[in-house]
Amino acid sequence: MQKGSLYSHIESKADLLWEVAREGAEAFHAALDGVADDGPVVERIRAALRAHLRVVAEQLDVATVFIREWRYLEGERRDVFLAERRRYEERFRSLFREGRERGELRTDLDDGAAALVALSSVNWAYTWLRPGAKTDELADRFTGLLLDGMRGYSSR
Amino acid sequence: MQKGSLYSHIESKADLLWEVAREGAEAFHAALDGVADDGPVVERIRAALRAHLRVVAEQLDVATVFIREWRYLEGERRDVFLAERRRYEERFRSLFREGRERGELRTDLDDGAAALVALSSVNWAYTWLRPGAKTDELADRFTGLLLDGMRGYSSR
DNA sequence: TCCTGGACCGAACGATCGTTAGGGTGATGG
DNA sequence: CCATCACCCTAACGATCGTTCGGTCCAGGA
Repeated sequence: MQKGSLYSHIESKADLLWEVAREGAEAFHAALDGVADDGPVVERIRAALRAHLRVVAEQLDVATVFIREWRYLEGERRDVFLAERRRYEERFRSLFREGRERGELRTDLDDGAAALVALSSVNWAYTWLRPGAKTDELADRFTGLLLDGMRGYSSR
Repeated sequence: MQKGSLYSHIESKADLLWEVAREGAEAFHAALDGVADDGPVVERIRAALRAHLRVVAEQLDVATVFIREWRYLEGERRDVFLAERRRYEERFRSLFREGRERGELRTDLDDGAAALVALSSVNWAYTWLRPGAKTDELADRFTGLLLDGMRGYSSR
């Protein structure tokens, strides 16, 4: 297809970015929806990281916009997108909060930092992940490290 | 300054990118050089994360290239840069390896994953960090979380 | 059968980008 | 006092980008 032909499908480049950004938000939220909302928090965290990395690996185009290119959205669209993005992060955070409140995670856990580090790991993975990588195993390595830490042994 | 005037200082845009990329590598390696090479590994990890985040906050331009824009380097320069970058990551990894070997960290620690998650946190921070943030405190929150994990309590 | 509408092409537009060339300024040192 | 040099400007170039427009091709419905 020639570049001009694209314009029988879209109105403008900005519109296209907006569409893909919404697709991205939808994909990541849908992936999180697939995570059970009961059962051991630890397993739900593992499932959430797996789900996120799976979207990155299987829908690289929309993931690119959701993770990086959204910054070029303008005006109200930017705000709407950012709200959707913050909601996504909040869903992760509430996972950690729930784990703390239930006593399945440390009672002094900083759930904000926890969500930040977890999402940093999977978002940064976007940077270097090669198509065809075993994302579930990678997610599990992240989960293991984040849960039990590097020092000493857990009280599991 | 007008865009044309720039060319009395540089040869080409690619040359400028290459210069800044090297400055970036130098800045991050120099920051790591400031971390003691003996003493408790835990404290050295904390210092390394602090050092990295400090470069991000105080030299945002070179950090941008070191973290993100290096991908537009071409040919041999790209290879040279990538070697320097891998060496940087390796310096982090060897910190964790040493901690494991000395028994200051878990003996079953996956030091590759540990370095990856630690660097993911600070590199992703580049994305959202606002100038004027308290980077040392942020680095310490990362350190605490990574060392002790989210589950149970450390054997500290 | 013809008509319509959608998908794509080809060519062109204005704007921006990386770069070059030529010229002007002002401080410095012989 | 003048030559030099670093530094910056203005103007223009070719290339690329986002977009428009007129036209061609083809499938489906009337």
